[in-house]
Amino acid sequence: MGVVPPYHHGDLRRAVLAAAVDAITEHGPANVSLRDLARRVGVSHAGPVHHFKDKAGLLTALAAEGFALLADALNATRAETDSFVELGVTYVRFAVRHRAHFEVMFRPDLLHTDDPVLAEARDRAGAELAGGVEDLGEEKTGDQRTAGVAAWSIVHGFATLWNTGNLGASDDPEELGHRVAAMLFGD
Amino acid sequence: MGVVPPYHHGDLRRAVLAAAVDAITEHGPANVSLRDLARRVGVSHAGPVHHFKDKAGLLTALAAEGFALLADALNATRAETDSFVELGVTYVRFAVRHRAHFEVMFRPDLLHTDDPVLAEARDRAGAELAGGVEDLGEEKTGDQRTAGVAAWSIVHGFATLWNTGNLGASDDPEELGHRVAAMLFGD
DNA sequence: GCCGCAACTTGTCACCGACAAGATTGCGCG
DNA sequence: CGCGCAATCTTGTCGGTGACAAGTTGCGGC
Repeated sequence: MGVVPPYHHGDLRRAVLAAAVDAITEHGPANVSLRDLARRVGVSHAGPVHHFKDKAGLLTALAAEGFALLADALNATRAETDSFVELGVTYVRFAVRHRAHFEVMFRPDLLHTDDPVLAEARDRAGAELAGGVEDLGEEKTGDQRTAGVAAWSIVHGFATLWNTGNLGASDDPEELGHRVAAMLFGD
Repeated sequence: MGVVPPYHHGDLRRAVLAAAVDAITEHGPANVSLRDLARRVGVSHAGPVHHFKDKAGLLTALAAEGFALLADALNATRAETDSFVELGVTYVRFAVRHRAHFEVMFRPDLLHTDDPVLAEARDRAGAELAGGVEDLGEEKTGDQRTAGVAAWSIVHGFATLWNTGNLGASDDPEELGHRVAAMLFGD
């Protein structure tokens, strides 16, 4: 009885990623150490290295996981509405709820930016976003590429500013995010 | 002849800040070490500490310098035009040209966020931005606060995405930034 | 001209990332 | 059933780093 720790820890990779999420949420991505994660998970200091090769490797895996989650979330809301504003709210919601992932996804100096798994997930999220703009229709957007960049910019900027504490903590981010996104194309 | 290094290095503080800009531009803010900066400047490993107390202290000083530069730039363009789009382009231009400063200004995990010098510079930049939105007039913006957040979001998001390499390197950032900013309120 | 004090140096400690080499165990294959 | 192999994890170590403590140097004010 009682779960005997499945030897070799069983699922170290997952455990370390989860610990990294906690650590980043607490102290920010700059102040995470592999050794601390190993301690949190109850494993020797070199344990995590075997799964991620590198500190950057760990963060790259986290970032890829983040882009995959984001792509799924965007895809899901596109399935239930064609409102661009809702898509923007989904982006903001992701950034706020998965703050640790989000903070690592746009830090090339912390990642192996050419990792193929990362690239695949990133492209998938990008495609969902681009598809959402396409659905808006050209009469509302003018040039599609510019509109896509503008859309991404406004939701990304809002999410970043919110997460860095630059918008005050008083409001509900999703509600304010909704109003902000609505200013771009109307709703 | 030749300038004999003014003893005690003369102006270590400035020199270290300049070296930090170079180092961050080269390797990103995550991979900067005080000891490397000391070496670049030709000073013992503990030299910089005396001026900044901390690694975070150094980056805080850099961030404050960045906000001051940004506030000045915004102020200058507000003096010569009342176009909101131009103000946005100034924001983008600052982020691209002073990339090292910009990358550090929105990373609370690297800074002493309560530093009074930092706070003062940040507030000054914020006020310039808010003033620019105010100049737009209420009939164009609707709610001023929402409009201000939207304006900040779109230019900040664009600058961030550009600097992180997410928009492709093909275009001219100021030109594309202009078109993006123009989508918010028209020009 | 000397003295106090700020600017810098030297030395040290704990921690970290990376690497190498060894131990443990589950699993495939016979 | 059991043997050996490979993946997983551990132990040990190295150079580099941030923080701190204690000295040294020389500028500026009296």
